Amino acid sequence: MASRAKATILDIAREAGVSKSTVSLVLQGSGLIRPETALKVRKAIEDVGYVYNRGAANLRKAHSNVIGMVINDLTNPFFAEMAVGMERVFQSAGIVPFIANTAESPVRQEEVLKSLMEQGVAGLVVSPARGTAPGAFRRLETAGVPVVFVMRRLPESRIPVIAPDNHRGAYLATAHLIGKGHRRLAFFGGSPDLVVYHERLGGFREACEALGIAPADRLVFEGETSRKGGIACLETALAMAEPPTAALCFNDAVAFGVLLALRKRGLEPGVDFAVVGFDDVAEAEHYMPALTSVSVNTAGLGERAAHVVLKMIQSRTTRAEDHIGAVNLVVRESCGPDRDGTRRAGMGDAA
Amino acid sequence: MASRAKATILDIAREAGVSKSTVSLVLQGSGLIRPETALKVRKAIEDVGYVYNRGAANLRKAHSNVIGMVINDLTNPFFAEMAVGMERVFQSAGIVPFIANTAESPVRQEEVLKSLMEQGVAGLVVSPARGTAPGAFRRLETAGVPVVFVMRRLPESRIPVIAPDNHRGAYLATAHLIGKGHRRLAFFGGSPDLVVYHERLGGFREACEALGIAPADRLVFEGETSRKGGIACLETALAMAEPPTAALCFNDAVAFGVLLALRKRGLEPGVDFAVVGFDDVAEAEHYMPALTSVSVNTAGLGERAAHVVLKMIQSRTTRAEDHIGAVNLVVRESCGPDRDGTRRAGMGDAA
DNA sequence: TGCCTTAAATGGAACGTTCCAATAAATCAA
DNA sequence: TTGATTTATTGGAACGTTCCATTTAAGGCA
Repeated sequence: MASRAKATILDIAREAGVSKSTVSLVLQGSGLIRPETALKVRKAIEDVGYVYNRGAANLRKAHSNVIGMVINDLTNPFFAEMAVGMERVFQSAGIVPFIANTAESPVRQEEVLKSLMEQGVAGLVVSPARGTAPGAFRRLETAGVPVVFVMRRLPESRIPVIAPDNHRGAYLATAHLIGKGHRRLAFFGGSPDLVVYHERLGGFREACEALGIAPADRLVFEGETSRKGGIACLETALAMAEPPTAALCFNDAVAFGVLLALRKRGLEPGVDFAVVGFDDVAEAEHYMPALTSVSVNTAGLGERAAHVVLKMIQSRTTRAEDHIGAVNLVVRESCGPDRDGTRRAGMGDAA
Repeated sequence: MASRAKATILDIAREAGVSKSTVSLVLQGSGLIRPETALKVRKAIEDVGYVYNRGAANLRKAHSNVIGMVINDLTNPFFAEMAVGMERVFQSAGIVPFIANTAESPVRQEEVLKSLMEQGVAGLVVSPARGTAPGAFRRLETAGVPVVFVMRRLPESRIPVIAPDNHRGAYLATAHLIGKGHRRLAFFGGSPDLVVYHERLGGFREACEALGIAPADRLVFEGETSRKGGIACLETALAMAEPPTAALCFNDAVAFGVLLALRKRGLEPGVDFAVVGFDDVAEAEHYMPALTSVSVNTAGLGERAAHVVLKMIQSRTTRAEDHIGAVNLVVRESCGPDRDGTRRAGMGDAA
């Protein structure tokens, strides 16, 4: 069905009674063509149902204008928000980025990167999968493809990074908890294979140190960075002889899990146990109770990353400066209503 | 920095002391090559850091093995889940799909489709943007590119559709509400520019009809298909002289909004007002209260769609059968605990 | 009129692959 | 040995663009 053997630039040249070069010029919007000729050509394009073959074009000009966004987990609203931020700027630059999901698998990531390279991408914004090997991006580097990391970084790598100030965010959040009168604190979720983990945990520790929390009163529970992980962390924490009374969570997903688990145990979040999240995803504001969280300006960082890669492509360099985004703590309900050392007794501890 | 002027098949042919044809054969895993030769070639590839140019290859063989997934809203966890389902099957077919987001904008969608065509996609799975014009996919059709719609359909189109049985889902949910003793029902959220809306609303109406709810007692409130939309619907519904006591929501996002708004008003979801969602996103199970919702097997439909497009590509056809997926109601807490006509009075109507 | 300049359009080579037809080498049958 | 067959390898044309160097057409000026 439909016109077989897809039309080429030559077909439309014949149709319009001009040369293929003229058609090419029109396609590129060159001003050298007489307007009426251009019109004639455009009409022919329409009539024939011609579709431009970017592969053939790239063969000649090696200037692909395809940009890839490699995301570690599209299911996670946090990364989805970030992706949308990036898209916004690519769109206004007239570029359609291709998104690929690695589902947190380094193997899958390798496939994805390979495919993207074969496609001839002009640049890449990557949020690397957990457990990415140090050399995973060497291919890209030697090929001279601009790459920027966003949100996550690799242990040792020269690739520019756009990320929030995790250390400071964790510090702020921890200080808030301590200010609320908590003296035995936990850090919930995450694991050391993520650089971000060390940064956030570092901020937590430094705040404890600075504000007089004894090392024995800083509890860290590794776990999945998901709701499930949060539930698990809370369970094991509360099973301790002397459980913590508050937790800074690795991210909001963990925090939501904690909130859930508290409810399930008949405990009142914010009253019986304070929790603060990290990332401030859209849902945090609408949760019950609304989650106190460290806002990192997710979409903004995405936009920034997109801008950086665009600039790198334009100036044909593979280097750029890191960017550490400002963070701030947005206080909602999950750490209790007031800050007067005497924590309210829950109004009945039944559900 | 690094090896300039990227290597081609010829460079590696020279390096390995064979002809370009041999290299090409190796690249394609042809069995015609002596194993030792193949090895030599592969080593050269590694040494030189060669990257395959798929564009050049497609020029000759027109067999792109690129598949696109065009999603209307990646921020929506529902569509993200679906996308992940599709990815799973593409991955196991050795294909890296490119995902593109249209952000529910027909204009953006057009750009995306154009770009994908230029890239020479072999096939497309599309969840069309709301308000897509009837002719938006003509280009693809005349080009003979296999396309399948997933979740959403266009008013009149020959493109195969993979979607849940919306009508039946809505019927089931409505019947459940009526079984719980509700006699004045609302349908919350959505708008008529979506075919899905008509299907779900149709199921709602049919159930009301069949189970003896008078037309005057069926209230429909259009609104955004988001949390915000749900909040708005509830507000205007409760402002009525004789408000409904239960609502079927267009999707889970709307339902979450309703739950939220109820809480904010000091009403107990499930007790003072029953709500059932649609789609059964992962979060429904973990919400407070857990949301009763129509499960559509999101990821499964995604997988199905992926399979269909794969088969279409393989058999070079542009037609396939529609597939209507089974649905079922999963009952949780948001419609109250028991079904004995006498609805429990809330235990105190304060929050 | 003839010459110069500018504007518009064009032919051809090149890009990196695939695939066909052809060759070369090795094996086999007689 | 010769011819046929099989196994490995190879050169060349083609794919649909871009871009450079040219050509052609149209004015402008003396």
